[in-house]
Amino acid sequence: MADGISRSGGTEHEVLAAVLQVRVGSLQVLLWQRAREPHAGRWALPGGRLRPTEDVETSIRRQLAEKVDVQQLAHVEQLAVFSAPDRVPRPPRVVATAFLGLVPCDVDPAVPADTAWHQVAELPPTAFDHGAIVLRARNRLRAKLSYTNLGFALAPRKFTVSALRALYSAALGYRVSATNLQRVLSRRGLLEPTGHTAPSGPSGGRPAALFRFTGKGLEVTDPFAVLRPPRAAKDDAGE
Amino acid sequence: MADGISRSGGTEHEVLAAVLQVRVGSLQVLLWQRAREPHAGRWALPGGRLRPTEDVETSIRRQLAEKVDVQQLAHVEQLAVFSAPDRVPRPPRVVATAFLGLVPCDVDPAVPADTAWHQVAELPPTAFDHGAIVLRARNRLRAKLSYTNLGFALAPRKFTVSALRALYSAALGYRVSATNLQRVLSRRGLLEPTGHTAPSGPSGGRPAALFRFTGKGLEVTDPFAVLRPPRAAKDDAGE
DNA sequence: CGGGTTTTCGACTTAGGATCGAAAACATGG
DNA sequence: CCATGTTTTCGATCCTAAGTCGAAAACCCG
Repeated sequence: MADGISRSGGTEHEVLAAVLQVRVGSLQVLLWQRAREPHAGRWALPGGRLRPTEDVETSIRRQLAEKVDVQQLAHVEQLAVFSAPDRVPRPPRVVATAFLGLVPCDVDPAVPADTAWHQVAELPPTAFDHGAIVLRARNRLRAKLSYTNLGFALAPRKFTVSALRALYSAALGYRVSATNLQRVLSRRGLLEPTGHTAPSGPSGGRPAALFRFTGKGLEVTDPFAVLRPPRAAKDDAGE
Repeated sequence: MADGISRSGGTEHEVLAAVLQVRVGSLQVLLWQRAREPHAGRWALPGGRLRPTEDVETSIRRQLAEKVDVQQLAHVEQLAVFSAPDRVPRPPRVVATAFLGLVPCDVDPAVPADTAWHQVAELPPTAFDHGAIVLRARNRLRAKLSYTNLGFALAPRKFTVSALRALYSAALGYRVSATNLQRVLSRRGLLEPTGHTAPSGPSGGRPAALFRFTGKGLEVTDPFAVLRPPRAAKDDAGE
């Protein structure tokens, strides 16, 4: 049976990350343009091969911090394994562990010359199966925005409700009501007023109050009822 | 940068599955007892090494169908990658893609002599990191029972509401109300009466109506509101 | 046919999301 | 300095859906 201890070889393992950020009102992903074959000229996700002494989480963080200057990732989580035998054209066969990474919208990390942000809704030609990975990342983000407080990873430390509304709208792809957003997040105990206000815009208007997310880690905000243990129990739930 | 095309070697890839089933009122997992070192005598998850021509989904299905007789899996999904460098004691290093498998409670697949079901709540000594994988699988199941119709994978094709209640209770680990369960699932359009009734038990009582799950695939049943696109949009959402 | 048992269904309560509109707070121009 | 326009904020209301309870229905048995 499964022994987990023997030799076959021929299978490489790489880690990839779809790093998402809301920029100028749209959800974008960090891609770099391949110079060499295969798929020269196409756009690929940052990442690289797994080293013998690191686990996949450590590896993707190293690759992102090292090759692309992205220290300020607010969140990183496993997405899925992509393992179609022909996902890279030539041998050796490469299995990829894909990650979702999120960057707050108030930073603009320096990136190498071959690297750029692209709208998720309008991807350039992508290398290998990276296009599919980006879509999976977007879907995961959208789902989790609804039932977790993952939004904190897209927002600056302090923000106005309307700025947050713009973030959610961009990530989700449809309009959201600022009123409702604030009330929902507040009642879940995720939103907290800082007491300060932002300067009002060039066309006047009431100055907006600044909020921050409360440090609640990454909790599932009450998935459903069906049967709720009176008021307790909440393991990782995770992905 | 990440090329995904070059050689390093030394990293194996295996697939593992935590196959869960509700048996005699408790959530159990399929394990086999290792005969050889390392970890001889401890209990391990079914699985094995990834072959060069198959993806991980294909591989885990093959291994389960081949080595342990489990054709009737109602559901299989990726769980996570486990990649701690020392997760298996001796080199070569082995990265594992773990799966969650679900078996309806009305079947009792034949298993080899070294294989048995164990209560998830009371695991025997497990090999490698397999204990942690089982817990992750249980948590994933619990979370998804709330906001998807994953319950269908634990239930027989036809069932009574009280049987379904027992299933949910066992899987979730706390009592659930039959009344509410039926109403919630019905309103979500997941439950459908067959028109038939089950024979009443030995102590009498009103005969229970038989239900079945409607074939709605594996949908996320309205995660949250925050902002709902009027009534549409629902990609994979996935994990 | 009455007592015990289990299921089923309706009614009510409670919680939380969706919507709307008025009031508050600021800037600008006359 | 006031009227106007703009943006945010907050309360009030509506509505959907989950949580709870209890009575009625449907069966068995003696």
